[in-house]
Order: sequence, then structure tokens, then C-alpha cells
Amino acid sequence: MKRSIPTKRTTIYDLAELAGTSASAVSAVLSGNWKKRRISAQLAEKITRLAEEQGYALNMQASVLRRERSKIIGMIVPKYDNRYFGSIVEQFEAMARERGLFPIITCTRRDPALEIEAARAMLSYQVDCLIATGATDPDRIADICSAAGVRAVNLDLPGSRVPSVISDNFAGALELTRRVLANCEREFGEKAPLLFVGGRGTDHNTSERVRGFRAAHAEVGVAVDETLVLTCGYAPEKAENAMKAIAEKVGTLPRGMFVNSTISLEGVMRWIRRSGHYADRMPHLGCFDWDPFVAMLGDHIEMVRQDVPRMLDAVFEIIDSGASELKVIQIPPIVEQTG
Amino acid sequence: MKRSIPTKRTTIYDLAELAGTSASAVSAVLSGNWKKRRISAQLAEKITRLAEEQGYALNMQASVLRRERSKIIGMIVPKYDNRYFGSIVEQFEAMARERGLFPIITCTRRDPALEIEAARAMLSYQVDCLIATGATDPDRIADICSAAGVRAVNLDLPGSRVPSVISDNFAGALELTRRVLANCEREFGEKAPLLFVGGRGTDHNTSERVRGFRAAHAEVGVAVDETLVLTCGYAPEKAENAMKAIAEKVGTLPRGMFVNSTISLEGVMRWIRRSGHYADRMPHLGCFDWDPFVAMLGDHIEMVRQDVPRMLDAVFEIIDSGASELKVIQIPPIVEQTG
DNA sequence: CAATTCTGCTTCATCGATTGAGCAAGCGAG
DNA sequence: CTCGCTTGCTCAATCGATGAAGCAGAATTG
Repeated sequence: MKRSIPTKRTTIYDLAELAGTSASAVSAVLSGNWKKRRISAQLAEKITRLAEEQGYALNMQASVLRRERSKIIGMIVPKYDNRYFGSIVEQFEAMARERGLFPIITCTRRDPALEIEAARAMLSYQVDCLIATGATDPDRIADICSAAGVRAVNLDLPGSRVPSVISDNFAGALELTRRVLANCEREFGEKAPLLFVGGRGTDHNTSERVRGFRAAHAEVGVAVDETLVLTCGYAPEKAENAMKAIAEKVGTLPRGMFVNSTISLEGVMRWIRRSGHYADRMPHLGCFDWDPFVAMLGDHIEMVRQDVPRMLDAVFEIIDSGASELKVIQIPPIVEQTG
Repeated sequence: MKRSIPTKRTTIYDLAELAGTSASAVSAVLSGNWKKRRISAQLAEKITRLAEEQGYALNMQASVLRRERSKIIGMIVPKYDNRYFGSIVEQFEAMARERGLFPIITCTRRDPALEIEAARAMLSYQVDCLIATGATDPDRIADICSAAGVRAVNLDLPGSRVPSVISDNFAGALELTRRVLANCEREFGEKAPLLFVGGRGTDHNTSERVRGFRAAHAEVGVAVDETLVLTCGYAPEKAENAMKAIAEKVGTLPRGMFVNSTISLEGVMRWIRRSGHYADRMPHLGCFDWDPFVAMLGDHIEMVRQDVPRMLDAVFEIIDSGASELKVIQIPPIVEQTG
């Protein structure tokens, strides 16, 4: 039976009338604290049954309006196009639900203006807490939250106003670079500086990874070639263009490189195939981030996988404990087995 | 200046007091229909300025409670671990925002119970419309929505209660199978039935793809080997186990196969590498779904990419037009160039 | 048997925004 | 000068759920 006029939703008043009781009794029963409110088990059962029969669903807007806390938790995330952010979002949702929180997520496409707009929208929806993942300006978001009295946590990229949970980018990049350098030396018998490509020079993660990159070079006594550090942005096209430009500039490229995220790797690989530059022999690659198909691309690629479960455990520990000491928690990433 | 007591949020009443006017004037100004409500430009400007200064943010819970429509649009999605669903979600968010709608998304991890729970939760938050993407039981969701007077649309997997937008799975699978058959014949000089692996035998997409698979075999006069149709589920582990089992059972596997989604391909590739079964020569693969790194895995893989932009255009056309004729819109997928 | 406590409810204000109805002042027409 | 219209607002009800306060009647106590 279809109605063109949208079926009016059942409210606690409807149920109250049907049960011959008051709305507040219905509310008490359905919100589970009928013992506290001294409602008889008999009436409780009757109301519960009626609610079931009538297909009653709580109006959260009304409920949240009245309550002190909304139990809504927000997250902003840059993209959904890679395994890293995908697993962050999936895990976040699961953990939020476990805690009886309602997760809302917004993808900002790495657009700073959209980030701010999204944060404001979430505050309008009365989130109790906001996780800013990979935000370009985490402090701006933290300020907006603070003005509204809402807790915030940074994930992936750190800020200076609220606690942050990030990967240990330095350690991960150090180890990754070591491996690529070793692979190159093993195969080509020479110690030579690697190429670094991808990421934004201004973001904390990229600069820490560059630091790890430098440290690994220093360990083996190789000087980093500064013209080969290409922090051109994350997008595949940007990485592709950067490769093209550097190849034109320097003629011969190193036999090993550090790629800052799978998404940049996409562009790098595309360039390699299109240009035919490494047609004789594939270079040794190190990719900061993991993807199952990248792992199958060959034994010339090393990967570092960020430890998403541990990162989100840390995030929720901060949230659950209500802690707000200004600290940056660094989670060691996992160096993947090759092959 | 940090306060332990959360800063009380500014309301229209606060602004009214500051402006020496009434809350209703403030509401009229801030909701943009002050002309209709005959508020002077002068007062409007004053209120706007004050709102700015005080960092006023609308309380959506209150606003939605009062309004007829919430302008919230929900989507449930099975997973975030592949490009297909990732781009669906990203595009959905962007298109929703373009229309002044607030998107909320929930990932159900292919769990039927969670699907229902998620749908109910969204209704509690008063969504105006719900998109059920890849739902195991779309009709159940449609019924729940219908009871609440909420519009629903199916995406990716069709249902029988509300309009659906899906890929033309038959055509896509037909073309994909043709190509794999042709590739096999070219390389091995023989016409032989392919293996089909991945997906659920009960879902519409998988059965349509199997139908396309059969049709392509029929075209070249090859009989499908029924023991080689393995609709074992989507998860990588399931595909991996299915491969293992069939290899043990039949000894030698076909030199070509149809893999139903990148996520199943992950398991298939893993098995191929671990078992060493195709160590001499990689089989020709056809993958229903696209991934940039899969495309780089070699020239032995053909892919079909579902046309997400067109699919979402169709979804929003249904939503925008308010149409609710019971139809299934099939969008042709894109056969990717190999190499 | 009166006083007190306990049980099982109901009443009502409240959360913040929206909106139909209404009111007072100003202004022009007759 | 008065009637009627316009302008520019205010009032108050409303959305649905919540919970403090309160109120009968039953049960217990001294």
C-alpha cells in the first residue's frame, strides 16, 4: 500500500496515546532508564511492544537537541582513493559504533576551503568530537572547534592546538630509504643518491620523511642530491609531471627512488611506462604506504605500511580518556615483506 | 584562553538580545528569507555582522526538527577498500553538497545485519533520502524507508521496490570474456573454457556477469565448464581458497579467467604467486572493476571499469526529479585500454 | 491510626529554530 | 481627519524528546 503523502512518523506522543499513558513514560521506557524513573515492568513491556508494532523510530534531531551530548563524532578525510585512508575510515566507523557513537565523515579532496566548510558543517550538526585527518590546516580546525567547545584530535598530520596521532614518518622513511639504497647497491654495485618524489614540502609528514631520507643517505656516506627532492604534491598527475620535468633537466635519473604515497606512485609508474625511461631495468622503489597490487608489481618495490589499527586505537584512547594534553603520538609504521 | 567548561554556543536568542531585536527577526535574516519577512536591510546587516562577530553557527538539530525536510541524504556502502566504492562515495559527497544536501555515509562491511541497523540509524537522523549501495537485501531497506516515508534508491545492486541504478553487467562481462577468450586463443591457439571466480551466486550482478560469461563462450562455440564457475564471495581470502580448492580438484587450470572485482583479484593473484601454479606463463585475466595498479600488473589483464560518474548522475536525476517509477537503469561500463 | 515512605505515574519547561498571525507606526488617498 | 495599505517588526505555537518536580494512592512504621 503506497501513499503519496509521506507516512507521518510515529512519535512518543502517538505511543503514549495508544498505551493510555504519558509521553514521558514512553520516553523513559524507550531510552532504557525506566527503572530509574520508576515505571512498572508491566507498562514498560506494553510500551515496548507497541513501539515494536508501530515501527517507532527515535527522532535523533529532537533527542540530540534536548540532550547535553550528541554522541555524534565527525571525521574529515582528504580522499577515499587509497587503502590508507580507506582503512582509516572503515576502522573509525567500526570503533565509533562500538562506543555507541554515530560517525559522520566528510571527504575534503585536499581542498583547504572545503576542510573549513566541512568542519563548520559538522559543528552545526553538534558533533561531540572531530577528528581532522590529513588536514592542511589542522590548527584552524582546532580553533573553530575550540570556539564551539568541541574536542578535536588530529590524525595523520599533526597540529599544535590539540593532540595528534601520526605515523613515525622519520623512522619509516629511514628504514625504507635504507632498503632502497641497499637494493641499489646490491644490484648496481654503486652507492648513489636516490630520487624523492611526492608530497608537499610544507607538510610535517613529508618533511619528516625527507629527513629520514637524508639520514639514511648520511648513514652510508652518500650526499643527497637536492635537485632530486621533488615534493610536488600528492596527486598522480603532479608526480608524473615532476618526473617528466626532472628527466628533461638531468638526463639520467637515479636507479632508485623514494615515493611519498601510493597515490604519487600511480603517477610515477605511469610516467615510467609512458616515457620508457627505465625500459632496460626497473629502478628500485620505496613507497611510503601500502597497496596489495603495488606489492605484486615486482620485487623492486619496498613498502612501508602505516599502522592504522594502532593509530585509531591511540585516537580513541585520547577520546575515551578525555585527555587533552598537547602531545603528538607517533606510531611506528610496518615495513612490509617484499615478494 | 582555554576554558574547562565548554563554551556555551551562541543562539539566535543571544544575537537577538545583542541586536535589541527578536529571535524571529534573527532567524529570518540568517536563513536568508528576510526579504520575504520584511526585515529592513539595515537590521539585516546588523544581525549578519553580529552573527559573524560572535561566531554564530546554526544548530542543525533544532533547525531540522522544525523544518519539513532535513536536507540530509544518506548512503550505505559495503566497503572502502577499492577504487569503485571509493569513487562512488567521493562523487556522491560532492554531488550532494552541490545540491545543498548534507551527506552521511555508512560502511556496512557487507554485513546484512549492519546494513539494516545502519539504515535505521539514518532514518533516526531524519534523512530525506537513502541510497543503498551494493546492499545484500535492498528490498528490506526499501521497506524500512517506505514505512518512514523516506525515498530510497538502489545503486550497484538492484532491488524491486525502488528505482535502481546499476552497471550493465551483462554487456560488460560479455565484452570482457570475449577479450580474454580472444587473448587465450591468440597466445595458445586453442579455444577453451575460462574460469569464473568471485562474487556471490545469489546477487544480481554476479549472475548477470555469469550470463555474459556464458554468452561469450557460446559466441565462439565453447562450452562453459560448470565446475569452473566459482562464485565464492568477494573477499580475497574466499577467492584464494576457491582457487586452491579447484586446483586440487582438477589438476590443471584454464589459461584464462574472469575475476569478479578487484577485491577478488587480490586473492587470485596471491594464490597464483604462492602456489606457483602458473609459474611458466601467466594466465590471461579479465577483471570486472578497475584499479590503476592492476592495470600496471601486465598486459595479460583486461579490465572493465564501471562508469561511476554516469551512475551517480542517474541516481541524482532520480532524486532531483522526484521520480519513483520502478525502473532499473543500466549504465554501460567502460572497457579499459590495455597496456 | 496518623505519619512517613515508597511506588508509579503525570505535568510542564526546555533544547534552538521556524513561521503563521498579528500589531503598531507611517503614509497616501479621499 | 479618517480609512486603508504598506512597512517592519514581535508573539507565540510548534517540531519530538527529555527529565526535574510534583502528586496521588498504597504500603510501611511507630
